[in-house]
Amino acid sequence: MNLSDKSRNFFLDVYEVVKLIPEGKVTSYGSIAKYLGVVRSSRMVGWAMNAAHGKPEVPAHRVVNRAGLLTGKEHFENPFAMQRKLEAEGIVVIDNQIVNFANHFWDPMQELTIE
DNA sequence: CCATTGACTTAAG
DNA sequence: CCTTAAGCCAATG
Repeated sequence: MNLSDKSRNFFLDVYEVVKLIPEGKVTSYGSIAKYLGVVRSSRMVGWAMNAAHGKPEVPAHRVVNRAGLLTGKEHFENPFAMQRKLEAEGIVVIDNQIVNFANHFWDPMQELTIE
């Protein structure tokens, strides 16, 4: 790993945003990408999450896809870890789908930026 | 170095 | 409403 690579910068930005997600809240890859100015690169956010493995400071379980589906749960240590963590924060998950997703949605664009 | 893939999203048919 | 296509870019073979 070359920390000198500028690509690391993007990952770090993703980590910072994810770390700012309040407990009991979730957001989407696209929203984070949009906040970082790379709307079309939502995949890279997911890739950043993959690199975020082993980082307890990065609650990757609070990041889901646009529909509120736990698409990345299979990439966790075990497929149940993600849902378990969300439920521990008061989020109800049924069939990999976050119930009342809109109510738990946290948009960095709306919460961090603006004005 | 080229081809394929992927924790996504939007648009079009 | 469901299926394809395309755009994005890093990582992997």
